[in-house]
Amino acid sequence: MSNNQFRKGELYSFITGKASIAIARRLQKKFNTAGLNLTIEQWSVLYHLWKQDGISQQELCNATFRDKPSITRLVDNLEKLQLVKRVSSDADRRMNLIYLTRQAQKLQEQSMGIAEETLNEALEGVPAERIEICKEVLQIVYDNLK
Amino acid sequence: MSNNQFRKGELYSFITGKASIAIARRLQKKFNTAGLNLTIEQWSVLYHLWKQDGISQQELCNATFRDKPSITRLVDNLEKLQLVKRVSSDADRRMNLIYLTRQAQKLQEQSMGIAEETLNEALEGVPAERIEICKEVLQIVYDNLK
DNA sequence: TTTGGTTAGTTGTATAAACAACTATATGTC
DNA sequence: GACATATAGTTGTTTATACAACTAACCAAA
Repeated sequence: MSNNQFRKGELYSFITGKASIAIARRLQKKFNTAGLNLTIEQWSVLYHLWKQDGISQQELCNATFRDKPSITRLVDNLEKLQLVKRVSSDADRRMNLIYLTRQAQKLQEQSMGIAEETLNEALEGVPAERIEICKEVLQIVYDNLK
Repeated sequence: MSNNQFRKGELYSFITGKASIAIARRLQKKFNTAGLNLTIEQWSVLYHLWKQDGISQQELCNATFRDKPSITRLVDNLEKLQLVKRVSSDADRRMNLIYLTRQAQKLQEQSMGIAEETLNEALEGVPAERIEICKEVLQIVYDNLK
């Protein structure tokens, strides 16, 4: 069954992820305004470390859907900002375990608050059950393609 | 009304646009496999020129949600690939009008077919009315933030 | 213990995005 | 017409992504 649900302009929006780009831009602006010297991509790495500290770069790749070079460089930059530290694993010396610094721990609450605020602005006026359906559809899309 | 519809992991997916990244990657792979030497970003510019040829770089900015430097460089690269030509406007000599070459015109049918195919794969198993709701929610998100 | 394959991470290169600063042209007002 | 201001596009810089090629460490089988 081919489902040609998309008129041309809508096809374009879906492929380009217009909505998520708008969310990311708004979040970045809020970070800047708040004086958080952090890119969204860097934040997304910290996000997973706040959930579980001391995971490997490979685990960060899986969690953030990025390839290894991308994580290498994001960790490079986070290290320069003194927000994380690479510690090579005793158990497997190929692995780097990535640990948050004190400074990064302090950023969690504020930045997560800003992220929630941004999502609330994005979804203002959308009934909960429609948000739920949207989330489910996007999850299926991801599962279909992964 | 604050709508905290998001458990943490879902917040992350929404912000990062996991689904649209997956769509873009799949589309890029299909382009590569088909021997189309084209990035998704370049395709997105051609997309608007296929709808209307000879528009200005500024109009391309508005259509693609990119800033002026981004379009300058995308047009640079498309010109190197001999897919578009800059023609400075007679009416307003500040403006470049961007025209498709023969070669670019030939790419329309094939690449649009691949894009539709990709979306059909992405949305496989999702009922039409749920797709409709999802599109509407994403449009509201965009309108809320723009 | 050696060999061969796998996994973790890095480096090189090309493309792209965001922001700031810039040039050139146009336009509206006096 | 001259000046201030706005608009179209370019260039420089930093950050990020994707892919390929690479090194180092691990592991399993002979």
